[in-house]
Amino acid sequence: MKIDHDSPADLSAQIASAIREAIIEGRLIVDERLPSEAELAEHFEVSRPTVREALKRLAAQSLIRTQRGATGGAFVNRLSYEAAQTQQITTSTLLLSMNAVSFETACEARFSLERACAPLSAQRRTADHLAAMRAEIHRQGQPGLTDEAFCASDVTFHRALVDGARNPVISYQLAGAVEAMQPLMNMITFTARDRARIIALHEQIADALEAQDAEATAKGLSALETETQDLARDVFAARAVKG
Amino acid sequence: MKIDHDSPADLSAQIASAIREAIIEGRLIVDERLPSEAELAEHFEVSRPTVREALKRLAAQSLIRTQRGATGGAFVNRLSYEAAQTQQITTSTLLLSMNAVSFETACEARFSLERACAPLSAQRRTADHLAAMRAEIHRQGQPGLTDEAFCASDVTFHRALVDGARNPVISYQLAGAVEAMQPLMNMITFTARDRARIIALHEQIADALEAQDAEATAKGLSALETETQDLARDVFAARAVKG
DNA sequence: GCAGATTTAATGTCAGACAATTAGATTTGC
DNA sequence: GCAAATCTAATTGTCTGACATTAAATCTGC
Repeated sequence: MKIDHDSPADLSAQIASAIREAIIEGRLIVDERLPSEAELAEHFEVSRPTVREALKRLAAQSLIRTQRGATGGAFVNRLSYEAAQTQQITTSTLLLSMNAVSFETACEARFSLERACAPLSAQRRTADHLAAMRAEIHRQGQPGLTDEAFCASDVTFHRALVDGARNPVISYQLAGAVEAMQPLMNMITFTARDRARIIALHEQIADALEAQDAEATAKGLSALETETQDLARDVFAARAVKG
Repeated sequence: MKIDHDSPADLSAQIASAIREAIIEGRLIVDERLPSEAELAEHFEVSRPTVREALKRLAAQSLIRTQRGATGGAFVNRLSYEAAQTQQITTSTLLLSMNAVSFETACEARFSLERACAPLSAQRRTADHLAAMRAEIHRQGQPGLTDEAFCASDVTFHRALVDGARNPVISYQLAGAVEAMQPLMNMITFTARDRARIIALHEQIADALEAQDAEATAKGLSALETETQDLARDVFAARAVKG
């Protein structure tokens, strides 16, 4: 593992890449302890602060964790589904907001991918998943619920649907698609009538899952997509008129 | 934007979080220049190395970039689809390898999500997407192709299929699911007969897309999933017997 | 033996310095 | 006057050396 001191690239970036490669290729395994900062500094022939910057880069990606104390040091992290999801949600959210992705495009992506879960979720969902969905439907019907809370409940409902597929890889991949929509949804004001229509479709979807009817689930999701797209179109059109 | 000097958490982690929040909430916008390291150090009442560690954390997530020189500094990055995809592929790959995700689970996730693209891709794919897929099919038929190259070509084929949906959000979300399978596929040895069957299914899928037949595309993908799962089962069973 | 004090090895933080880079201002040559 | 060369200032990149903090291991007294 060597770096190029004459390269124009930052030494800390090079060191981070070298260690990252070692982790990805399995030369460093989970829970293995890296050499101490002083030893790494000596190995790469750089100062300790430079090594530290490299380690912080890796820590930001959850590739390593550090512990202080006598037996401390930097250890290769087991990348958990939870940590990966958190990162993915942050990245997806930023990607959508910074690239001015249209509501239409994001919505299409989200519902397309969610429909992919319908067959699995209809087959495998547990009573717990159904109960979680019913609970969110109930919450969504509460009067006085803010638009933001309504959207948050919507996200929870859909994540329960996705988790119903009981495939952690799918749950991970879809976390970004579902959660990143929330800021976009938050731009919409929901009238009581809008909410009623959405809740009715949520009920339809929950019923279909309870009956383990994959086709009806997919249909419900498609209807919800159409409803959401129409709603957004109206809201944005009204806003454009107002100025 | 303040931090807690008495918190047990690293100061550099706190500073990174504070700036990250500011970016996510839009208080710092794309291409905006952050204060210089010296100014940040003064503001947060920490030393420059500590600020630098925080900035390197953000740089590792592609949230900022730094420039040297008179008008240099740290700038908020526009998170590009490309950078986001690269990160997602790294994370997905590590997630699968470190958590010993079964071939079955990963394969199910990948094909479920890919089937979600079938309707859109059948409708919108361009001649370019078809050409890319045909080219990969041709490559896959070449004698003397290593297993690794065969798998890489497989990934390219499927990414062309996904890109055919012409929805960048979908392409981004699925990049991880498709690419992260490659290391798992690389564990399989493909006989000539295996390859022939896979190529035939690829042709079937390409034909369906050319005919803009969504249902046939989905069917082709399902058949390919079954084929892949069977193949993997055989390989792993044979390996288990051998020891 | 065991509780508490001590040692030790590691990360976390700091201060100050110098090197390298780059844009812009200034000077110089004609 | 204008273009090229030079200087200047601002900023990041890196280094050195030190001290603070943490936590496990070891020693000590009883």
